[in-house]
Amino acid sequence: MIDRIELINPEWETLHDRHERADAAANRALILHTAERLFAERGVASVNMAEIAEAAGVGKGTLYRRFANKGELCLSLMDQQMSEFQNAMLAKFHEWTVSGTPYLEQLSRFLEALVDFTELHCPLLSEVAHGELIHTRLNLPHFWQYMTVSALLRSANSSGEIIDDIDLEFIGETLLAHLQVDYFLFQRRVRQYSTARIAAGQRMLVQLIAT
Amino acid sequence: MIDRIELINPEWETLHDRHERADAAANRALILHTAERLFAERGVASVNMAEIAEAAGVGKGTLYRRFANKGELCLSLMDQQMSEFQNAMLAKFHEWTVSGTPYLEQLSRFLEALVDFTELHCPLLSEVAHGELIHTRLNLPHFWQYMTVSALLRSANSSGEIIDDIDLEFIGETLLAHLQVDYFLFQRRVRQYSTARIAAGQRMLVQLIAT
DNA sequence: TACGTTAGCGGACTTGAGTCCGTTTGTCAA
DNA sequence: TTGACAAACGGACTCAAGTCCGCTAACGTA
Repeated sequence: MIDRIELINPEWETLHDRHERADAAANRALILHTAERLFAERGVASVNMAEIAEAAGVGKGTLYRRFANKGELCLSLMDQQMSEFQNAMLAKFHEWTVSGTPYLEQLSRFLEALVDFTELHCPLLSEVAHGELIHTRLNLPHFWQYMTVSALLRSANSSGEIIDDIDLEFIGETLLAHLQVDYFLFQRRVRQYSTARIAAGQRMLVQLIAT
Repeated sequence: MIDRIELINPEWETLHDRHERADAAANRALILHTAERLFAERGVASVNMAEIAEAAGVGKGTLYRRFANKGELCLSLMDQQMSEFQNAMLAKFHEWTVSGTPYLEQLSRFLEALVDFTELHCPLLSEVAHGELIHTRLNLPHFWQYMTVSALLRSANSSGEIIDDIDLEFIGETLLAHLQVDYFLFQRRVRQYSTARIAAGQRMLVQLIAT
């Protein structure tokens, strides 16, 4: 069930890449490298689209043809690391399932890894979230996170690990709510929660629905 | 304990109002009424600050002197209704406590009311959230919501209504996470949850920590 | 009532996002 | 190889947010 998640990213990828002209592909790579460099030098937030275009030596129109907004650009920059994370998690799920680790425990570990992932990619994720306008179209990072959480919850439920009368979908959203970048940053910066505390909180929530 | 929440708003209010010149006060009222009318006519999102200034017959500088951004203006527009809501809830808390309603039950009811409040004021709350940049400075609506939830949780805990080893602060944030406008809109519009389902979900979460 | 102080006023200006459209160029078929 | 045409390019342009600063007028004091 969980192995199907792997398909999500590639499908989305080909949607954009089908039949891209050579110069276009070259520009895409050029823009990505340039953006990565500028972001590393001066931080994601303080680099604007015009600068990226100029530094890459392309027009703004070209930049926007490749990436509809800064969020999409940032998403592309995270793409590889996101795939690696996904694959690493899938491998672990397999391993854990084989060794009989309960699904809820797998869920807790997944969420723990996700907290670190979110912490690491905060600036990029923030741009993604603001660019995609979360409630307008669906947000890719959140989508695969939800698919995973949802699958684990359903597996756990089928295995009798979860108490009765639980709205699993709602609980899935609850668990991920803490990882929405803006809310995550609020917890980290304003509330001053450590990542460990957030991860522990998630684990506590998961324990609450365990039989 | 809970009755102190009432103080939050007035304090914040006087911070701005101390010694406001008569023409300034008149402009403030004029701007608020104009904005309210334009918002009602064409929706909050599609009215911009320049239009509000023009319609009110004041310069942009004046508008921005009164309200640092659209969010602050929207917050002012909600101010009265927010106070009324707060006062109504405080009255109910008193009544419920007198009649022996458990604090956790009060919490569930509060959250249920909050779901409706959020639904009703979505457009304004959305502007407030985007204007205040949630993780930069603290967000007023969220602040008093958290104070209330937090107070109820602590009261419930003191009364032995809550199981041991719970991170109450974290749970408080969890409960409110679903009410962050952007996430709320995501649940409503993308996930298509009804307000009833969200309220039921909150109630379920609260039940999970009950003894 | 006259005056000086200082908050308030207004609109031109800056900044950044994102669009438009005339020009250029890669690609594929003949 | 050539040529037509769709795709890609680039930068000027639009639109909205938010700032700046010289001018105006309210208010408190004498």
